Amino acid sequence: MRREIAPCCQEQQIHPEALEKVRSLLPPDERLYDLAELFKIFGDSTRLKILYALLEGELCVCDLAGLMAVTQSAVSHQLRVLKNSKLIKFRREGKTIYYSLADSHVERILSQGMEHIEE
Amino acid sequence: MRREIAPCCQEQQIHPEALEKVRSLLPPDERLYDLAELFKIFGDSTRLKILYALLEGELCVCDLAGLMAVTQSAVSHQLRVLKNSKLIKFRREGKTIYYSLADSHVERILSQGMEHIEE
DNA sequence: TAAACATATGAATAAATGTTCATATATAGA
DNA sequence: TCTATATATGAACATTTATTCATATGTTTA
Repeated sequence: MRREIAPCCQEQQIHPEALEKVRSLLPPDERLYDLAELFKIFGDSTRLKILYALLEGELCVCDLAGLMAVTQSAVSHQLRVLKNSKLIKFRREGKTIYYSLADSHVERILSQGMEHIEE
Repeated sequence: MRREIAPCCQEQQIHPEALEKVRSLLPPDERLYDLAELFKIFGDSTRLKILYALLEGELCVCDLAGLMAVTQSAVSHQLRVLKNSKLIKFRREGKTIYYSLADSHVERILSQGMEHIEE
């Protein structure tokens, strides 16, 4: 039989005092958005593989393409994403372009993630 | 004018020795996939906001819905995602369900990400 | 300058994902 | 048992996103 449908949380907020405190400590929306954008970058196994590969040192696009099961084009597209987020940098040497990690944050973020998984 | 198109990396791999080393140190594909899944969770500002809110302590679904600009349904869906990834846990108290962070990894992953953004 | 190679990029496509709406389920109280 | 409230869930939809294909750009060497 049908039952009445109620909108949620009619009694105002259930814990207004907790909510007030949380609200005041929360990072601004814009910052949360940027942070989400950053983690989104790490949320793809192709990009993760590239980052892990670069932990050992610089590699060129062909090396990376040879390492992964995707086309050179796909690698190149993903390198651009990583470059735009300042997670990797590059240098040119003739026809070849060498990519490497931008800083040590990448390694630390990867490790924290791995730790969580490995339990 | 048209120029000939060449497939990439014809000369075998450019740096075979580097590639060999990288290949041997790379985490297995399955693990990279799992790690990507984890970071994917952090790659959404709604979920990030929930996680940051829970840093201060437990909150019920209505509290969280009140905090965000989305429906109770959306919050509930996201809570399930977070629950499935073992990032949050919950306890029931009558009609109300209180959610809280599962462990301290969440906080550390968030901090590492923030550090990168804040430069 | 023409050919060859390394890398980048635009368009198209398929798959994944977040939100809402409608409604189901669980619990408490009358 | 009936009603009200808190939370969960399935379906539909719109948006994002990763990949491939075709081709463009940049660099070296003949």
